[in-house]
Amino acid sequence: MGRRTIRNMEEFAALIGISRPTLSKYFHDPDSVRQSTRARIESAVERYDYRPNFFAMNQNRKLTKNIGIVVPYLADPFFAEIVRVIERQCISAGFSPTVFSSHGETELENDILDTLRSLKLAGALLAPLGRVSDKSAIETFCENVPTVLFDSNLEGMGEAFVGSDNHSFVEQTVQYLCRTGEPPCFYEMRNPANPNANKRRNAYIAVMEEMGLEPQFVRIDGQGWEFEEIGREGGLKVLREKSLPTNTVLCSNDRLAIGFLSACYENGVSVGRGNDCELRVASHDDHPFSKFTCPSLTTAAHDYAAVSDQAVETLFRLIESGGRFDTRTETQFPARLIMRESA
Amino acid sequence: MGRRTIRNMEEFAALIGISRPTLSKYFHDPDSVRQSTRARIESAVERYDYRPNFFAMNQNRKLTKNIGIVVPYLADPFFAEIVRVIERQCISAGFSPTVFSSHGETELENDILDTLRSLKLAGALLAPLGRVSDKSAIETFCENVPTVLFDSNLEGMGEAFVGSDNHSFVEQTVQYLCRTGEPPCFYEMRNPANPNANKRRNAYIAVMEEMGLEPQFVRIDGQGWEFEEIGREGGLKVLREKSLPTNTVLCSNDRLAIGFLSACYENGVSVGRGNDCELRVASHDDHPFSKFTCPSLTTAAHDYAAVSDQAVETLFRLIESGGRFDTRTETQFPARLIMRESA
DNA sequence: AACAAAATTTTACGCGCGCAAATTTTCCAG
DNA sequence: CTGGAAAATTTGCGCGCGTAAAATTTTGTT
Repeated sequence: MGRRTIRNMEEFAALIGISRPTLSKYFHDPDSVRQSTRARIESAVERYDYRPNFFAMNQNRKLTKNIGIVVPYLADPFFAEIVRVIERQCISAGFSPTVFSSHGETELENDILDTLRSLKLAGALLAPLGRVSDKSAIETFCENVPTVLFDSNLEGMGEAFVGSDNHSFVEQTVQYLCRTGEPPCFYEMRNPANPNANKRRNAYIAVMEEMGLEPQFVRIDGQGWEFEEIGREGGLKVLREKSLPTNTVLCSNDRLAIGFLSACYENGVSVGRGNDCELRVASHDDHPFSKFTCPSLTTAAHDYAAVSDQAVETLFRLIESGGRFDTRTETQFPARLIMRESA
Repeated sequence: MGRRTIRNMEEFAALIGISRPTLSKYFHDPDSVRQSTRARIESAVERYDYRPNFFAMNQNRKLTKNIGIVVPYLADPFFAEIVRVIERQCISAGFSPTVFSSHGETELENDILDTLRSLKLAGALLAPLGRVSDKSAIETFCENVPTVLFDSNLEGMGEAFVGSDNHSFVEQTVQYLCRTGEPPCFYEMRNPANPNANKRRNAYIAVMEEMGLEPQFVRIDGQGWEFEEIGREGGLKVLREKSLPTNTVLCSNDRLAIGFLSACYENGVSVGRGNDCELRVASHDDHPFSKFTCPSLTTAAHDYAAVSDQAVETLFRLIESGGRFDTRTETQFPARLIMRESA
């Protein structure tokens, strides 16, 4: 609707009949100007469709309202879902989140961190790749940008860590499975990239030994992030070779379990907790699709809401504290057992 | 490892012993400076870990190398997957892609477009919300930013459209199902947000009538983007009421089908193409998880590679053409039938 | 060794806005 | 009506880099 296009804030201010610094102040915080002035500005913004230049705006600002969100693999529904929630919370709080995915690659993660560093972020929420992360690159990043780690913890990096308590996941599933049937073997990738996988393995060993039982592993081959396919191939193999040591399988994560269940179905192996079933399968994560597997998957759920709330809230506190905490805190939320049909 | 931190390009240039404009030229295109100069610069970049200020860089540039990617719902694995591929291609071509998700909300889509407009994008790849998109907002955006639409077509908007041919999807599934058994009914949401859903419905009607068959619909209620849950609830309802008009169900998309299959499993309804099965189920999209459903899902697949390749390639051509095409082109790739176990 | 072409340097200006200090105007209560 | 605080304005500088034109150096060729 604007008669002509506005070049800059100077012109726009003149058009409204106020000074540029006042306008600048308005864009920085609409409540910092008088109500009548604000109304005039806002009606003019409507009419002329003016927006301040993003780059000029951020160039001289001490601190921007930009937040960087980095996850290892955005095509994983688990991360997609948690990012979805976190993004919304940042927007609600008046920040501008930007999402990046490392696509499972160390080099890309480093590139993203480099890009982010030049963005004068107010803060960053970083879920690192884990084992394949370039530790020194992440350390350098955290020194330059107020960062809260989530999902995967890297010893001492960032101002805080928020995630789930892997021990709690495994403890609940193992105890439940032992209480209701044969003790489970642990189905996992031989070389998992994610540090959470190692923690789950260790938790499994600890819980089993505590109960006086011997840990048993089914380790499958595979690289990359296509966990369903890896879980399926591994499942087809162990079913063909009949090498499962027990009738109860505890998968390290839901994506592996989804693949494993598909292998069971294909081989006509009945899964469930009924007496007529050959196998019980449980897992961890409460993946968005675990409700729709056949049978539906018994799993230990992340407290998605608590993790994302806490991560975001911690970051906001960090930003308000000027980017540094006195002591690094680690928050880990316990899991919640979701009993469905598979075990 | 730098002794001190470099403030700006001036300082950095002095440190290397070259002029600032040469350095600027290098960052714009490393091949535009002499080989020996380039080597000196690059070794210094390593040593001092200097990066030009992102905001100052983009402020006066005529054209940036930034590309905006917008999808309606990033937590949908279909979009997550296609974004993953597109993002990589942009990076390989030397661009800086930034991904945004509209989270299924009109208002958020508009906000994103506003943000993007102030980013001086070289170009944008936009998959609009569809029915709930603010058409005028999208039109304004496309007038200001070189845009290629993908996935959902909006009449006349953007410089080009790249997507899949919905008619081809439905034609192949319907013909296959009719050839091998009872004609399918069409299982869909009553009020789908995505325009592709309407096109699939119309294609179903057309193909059925062409074969002299009467189209039959199963329309289920539900709002939002949780298609699996909607498909499941709808499935439980029709199975309870025994209101399926045929023994063959063609779902509008895979996510509905995933929910429907889960409802079938729960009700003990056997799905598959065997003689002992009660129901056949097929669908469209070749969702990343459709291979792992039980039974695995027979579906019409997007040519993911072709769509993303073509979308990206079209955008690059558009950018090189200065942001405008003489005529708006629409490219639609045919589907490929993937026969699995469900039908 | 001379010379044209390519690369680099010098010089100079501008982008659009942040920000700070001092001044003026506006507002509300007494 | 008046005083004082809050809000708005004026003034002016600076950010870090893009970019253009002209002058200079380097490079490769005959």
